[in-house]
Amino acid sequence: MAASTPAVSRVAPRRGVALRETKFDRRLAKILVHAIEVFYEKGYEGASMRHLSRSSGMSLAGMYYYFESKEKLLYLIQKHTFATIVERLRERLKDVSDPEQRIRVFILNHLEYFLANQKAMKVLSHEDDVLKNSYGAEIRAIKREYYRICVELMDALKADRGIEFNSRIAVLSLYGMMNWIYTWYNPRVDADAKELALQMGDIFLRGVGSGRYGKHAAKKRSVN
Amino acid sequence: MAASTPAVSRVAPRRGVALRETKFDRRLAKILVHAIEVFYEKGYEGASMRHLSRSSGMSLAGMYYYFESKEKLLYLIQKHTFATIVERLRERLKDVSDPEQRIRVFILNHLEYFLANQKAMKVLSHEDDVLKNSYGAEIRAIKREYYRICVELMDALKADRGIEFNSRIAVLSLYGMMNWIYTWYNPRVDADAKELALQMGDIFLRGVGSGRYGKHAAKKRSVN
Amino acid sequence: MAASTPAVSRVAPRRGVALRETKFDRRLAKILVHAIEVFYEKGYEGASMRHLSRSSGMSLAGMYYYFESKEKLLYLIQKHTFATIVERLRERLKDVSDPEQRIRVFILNHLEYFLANQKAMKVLSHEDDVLKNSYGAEIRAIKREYYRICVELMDALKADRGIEFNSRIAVLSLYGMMNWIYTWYNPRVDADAKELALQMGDIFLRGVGSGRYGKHAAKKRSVN
Amino acid sequence: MAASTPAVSRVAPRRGVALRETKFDRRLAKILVHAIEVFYEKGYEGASMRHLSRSSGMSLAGMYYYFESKEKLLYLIQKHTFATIVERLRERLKDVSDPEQRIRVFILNHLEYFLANQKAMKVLSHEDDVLKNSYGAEIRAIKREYYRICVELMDALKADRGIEFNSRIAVLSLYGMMNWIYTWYNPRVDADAKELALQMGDIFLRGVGSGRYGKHAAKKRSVN
DNA sequence: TATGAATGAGTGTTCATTCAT
DNA sequence: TATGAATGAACACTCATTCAT
Repeated sequence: MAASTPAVSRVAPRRGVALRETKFDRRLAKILVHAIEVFYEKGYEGASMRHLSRSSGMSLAGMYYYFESKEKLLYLIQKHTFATIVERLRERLKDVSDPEQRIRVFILNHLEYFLANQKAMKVLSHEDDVLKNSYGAEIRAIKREYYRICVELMDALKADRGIEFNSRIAVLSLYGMMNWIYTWYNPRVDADAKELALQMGDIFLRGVGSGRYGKHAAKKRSVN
Repeated sequence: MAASTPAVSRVAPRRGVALRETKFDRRLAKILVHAIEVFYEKGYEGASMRHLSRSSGMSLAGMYYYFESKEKLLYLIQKHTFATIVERLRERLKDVSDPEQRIRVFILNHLEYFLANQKAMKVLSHEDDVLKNSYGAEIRAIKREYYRICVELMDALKADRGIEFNSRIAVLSLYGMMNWIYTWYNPRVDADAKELALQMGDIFLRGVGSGRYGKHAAKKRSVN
Repeated sequence: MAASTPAVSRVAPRRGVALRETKFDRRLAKILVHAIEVFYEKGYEGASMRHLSRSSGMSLAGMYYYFESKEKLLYLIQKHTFATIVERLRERLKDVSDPEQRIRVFILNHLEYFLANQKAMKVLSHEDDVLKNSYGAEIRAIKREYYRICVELMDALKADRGIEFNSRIAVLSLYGMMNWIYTWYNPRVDADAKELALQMGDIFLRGVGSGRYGKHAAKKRSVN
Repeated sequence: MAASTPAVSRVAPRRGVALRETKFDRRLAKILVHAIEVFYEKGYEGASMRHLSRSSGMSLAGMYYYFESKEKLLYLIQKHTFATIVERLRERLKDVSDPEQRIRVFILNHLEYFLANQKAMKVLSHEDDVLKNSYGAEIRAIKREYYRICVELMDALKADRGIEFNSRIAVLSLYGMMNWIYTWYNPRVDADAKELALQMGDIFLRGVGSGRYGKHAAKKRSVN
């Protein structure tokens, strides 16, 4: 899948050649793909530059021609992954106006990308807080943006249905549901992204669905 | 809180009498508390024995009198944390028979423990797959057990209500919702465990709540 | 010579035992002696911790038990060397009151120590500006102190003889004369410290010696 | 100043005509100027080819078109600097015959060049012993030559005045005085080359000036 | 019961240099 | 005439762990 091959912005100054993908870019992308694999397997801290170098078939020193540091490597992966998911979401959201459908689009987009790029997504989710300084700030900015979009989706739903719930908790719960996947998803036993999106969408949308508690409204809700 | 102080099983042969908590146990527990702090802050791979020794005030070599390895340290933390949460769940479940209430108990138990032991719970969740071999096997066994309990709770609910949904997805989604909180929970802005359990319980229970889709049943559920 | 064996203050916290020189101190001193040798031979930048470790017979990692960094190693050497030379100077100056004799004492003290500890003195002189931050500040403080002492000696001489010359240039010229010897001194062809001190003392003292230019006063001094 | 721009002998085979300064030479000279700056700032060992390339704006690989190695670069700098100072000295010495004046010319020449090319002169003085093999041998040859000239100047002075002193110590002391400048000279507080040459010339010439010890001859010279 | 002393293997990163183009 | 791409060796330093005491 093309989108999972990071077409990262160059690390070293280059003389342009605008549209054509350069050899440098291709090599860099290849390394990133291997790095995702290794980070996925061992975690960021657990993965050494030597592991990364071995896995990508490039010399240890050679890596540094493409990346100035291990941190930058993670940053590039996270940035590309996150930016892509947001970009695609925006694209898909354009065509849909119904508030509930928009949330379903959000869920489907997230899960489809997640399952198609499971490893990168684990690296994004799991190494959430390792990037510091400016790299970290940039990633956190995208994260905030993604969060904002989802909160707006929630607010629209609330307005549309005339219901009330805590958007923050709702959004964060939804994220949890979806992001946790990387800990359990097994393509041989679990449904595909579409079906999963349907099920999680049902749970979530029905869950926040109305101010009343439906037919079980009378039930005791709290546990002493 | 007593339960959050790990009364870990001994590591080295002991000459002590059975029931009395020995000095060894107390020191060991103290080290574990500090280790949780450091693992929480730096992650398992990022935390070095030197960090752990510094933080607990014990000499580097001294640590090895209490633990045979860094891995064992993580194992002890995860084992104790997980075992405690399961133990408490069983306790609480004894008094409740209504299927929905039992699930609410499950959620409350999880969240209460999670928030009261946030750091340990992050260490449990985040370092999910670092333990290999027998240590890992043991932790995975508890995990399976915890999972089984929750699946049974779901099955009981389905039987009771005469509804149908995928228990696996439901359980795992619920886990995701709950475990994800270590990435976002902020005691200054977010509600306490009880309230959170209520809200997540609502979302989840209402979400899986009925075979029908309530008043919005006619809505298009799938996204192209 | 005892004084050339650095009895450095400990690097790691120790429980005192005040007066007795500990095993730690002895090992540390031994390493310092080897380090001086290597720094002398290769320069600070050119000497690697591997060289130092090889030369002292201690494992690379072992070195870091005694010193927290290569910089600290240099600092310890420079501090001890410089502090000792100043200390000895003060001692010797106590017994002498005649201004000229005091300068001769200064020169002799410097040269004697220089030749007895030629390698350490080269490391002190040649690696003058590599230490930054607090280490460097401390060394520079001692240097300023040493300089001050010498300036005072000059001022006393001027007052005593009723002559005038630029103390700064005089002191710095004298330093140059003396410190430069590490570039050329050859014990097989050059005189010992006492004789050298006599000769340099003559050149210097006679050189600044009187306001008049002696019998050659009429000579043209400047070069177009 | 033309003379401070190293018109170095070419490194690579040239097809060019003899007398005209080629583009190659000019580029090479430009690199040398930048290299002096970097060696001055970081020292030879501390300066990397990357630093040098960055500072001169030429690609890392490009440097090797002009220089076959980092060592050669230092050699070129030292050779040119040293050769120029000797050449100029010879020039100036031609017009002067009085022994004392000749020494004053020597001092002035040295100091003027030193201060006008302070950075290059530090690189010459400070990296005195890093060049090995044939490069080093060549530099050492010039050094010996320069030393010989100065010794001859001293011998002429001794013959002229009928005095006796150790020429070796005298020359080397004079060198020390002068070369040490790079460690302390501050153009904002210190006099210019002419004045400095006067003062150092006075100290030195008066210092070696006569077999007798002038009016203080009776003074005790040695320090026990 | 605990630690000072020590280490081999590994960390991320930079080095001077090469070579095809 | 110059450089992009690449590398083996080295860099300072930290790792988890051991063992005599």
